[in-house]
Amino acid sequence: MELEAAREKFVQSWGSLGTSWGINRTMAQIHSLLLITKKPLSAEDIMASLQISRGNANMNIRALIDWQLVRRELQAGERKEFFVAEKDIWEVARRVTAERKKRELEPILRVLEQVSHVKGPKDDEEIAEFKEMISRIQDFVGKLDAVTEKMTKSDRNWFFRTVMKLMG
Amino acid sequence: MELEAAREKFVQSWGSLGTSWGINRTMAQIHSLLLITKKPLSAEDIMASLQISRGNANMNIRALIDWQLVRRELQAGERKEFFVAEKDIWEVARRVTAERKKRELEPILRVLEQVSHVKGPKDDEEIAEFKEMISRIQDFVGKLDAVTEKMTKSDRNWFFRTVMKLMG
DNA sequence: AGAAACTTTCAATAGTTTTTGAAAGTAGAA
DNA sequence: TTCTACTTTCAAAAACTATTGAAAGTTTCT
Repeated sequence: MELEAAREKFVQSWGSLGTSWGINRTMAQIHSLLLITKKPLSAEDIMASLQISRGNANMNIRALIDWQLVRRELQAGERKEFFVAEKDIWEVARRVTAERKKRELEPILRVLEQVSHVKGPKDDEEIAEFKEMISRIQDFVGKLDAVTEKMTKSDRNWFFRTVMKLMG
Repeated sequence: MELEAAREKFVQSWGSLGTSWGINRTMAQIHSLLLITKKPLSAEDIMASLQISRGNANMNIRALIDWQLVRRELQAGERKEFFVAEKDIWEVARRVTAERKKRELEPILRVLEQVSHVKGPKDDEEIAEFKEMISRIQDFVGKLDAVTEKMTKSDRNWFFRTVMKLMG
């Protein structure tokens, strides 16, 4: 495979992977384009390379900056902004995890906490069963939340050591 | 909060959480309804409870069966089918992980493998950089894949011991 | 201040995914 | 075999999400 074809293929595939990760297609494509491009790209470069509109490019670049997966970089003597991706894949994973923890785990934990306080007669079978189920889910999601919290606070060595232990 | 309100709230929230997990809203709602309902429910029961059409119910119940999160259960003397959810939340996590590994990690690994064989002059800087990046991503996704593989093959004790170690 | 070089916004449009419900299919009972 | 009680399918509609591009906004330079 030629370099251009390989880049194209990677960008497209990373784009569809993103879709399953709460990251939209364009956002993931911009990210992957920046991942495999050493030098900073301008909005124009990205628009041309991915054949997307200015508005779309702008919106998704900002989303990537929001997720801390991309940062602005100014070039001496240039007025426009350039963008570079976080290249350390462990950092990328960490930031995606942090963002998803905030957007998904934390809200569901709040709901679980609320519904666990369901009121009613003490001897009601149904209430007891409901509480039991909610409490098991709370326990599980809570553990997941604690692990992701730990991960977002640790360095890459912790991660690799951990993975090695798990696989061993 | 009253039991009915709590159930409703849980079903709605689990529904929106599902959306971020490759599970559509209705599918996640049916799953959560079955999770908090001890007795098997028929398609009619599910339709009435979630106010959805027959087609929608049928389609998503089948998807849940496909993911092995729900199973059919026949009731003596009844001609229609009833459904119950897998109630062990660790099993649920394991099955969702197995399904996502298959749908997301495996395809991207295949693409990474392909694009890593990019051809061109040995001393081309760009090719070397591209290969380096792809290889780092391959390494990372490969580790993730190995961990999820291990998880889907292990029992719940492995999981809880592991989580405890990670959090400790 | 005014012009040029950019970036951001947003209403309209396009594209995708989900949902509906009526019709077709299937299987048990009589 | 025919009736009946169900399940499945699928084309059309609705709902949702992403994209465009022109206009408005901002910043920098002279």
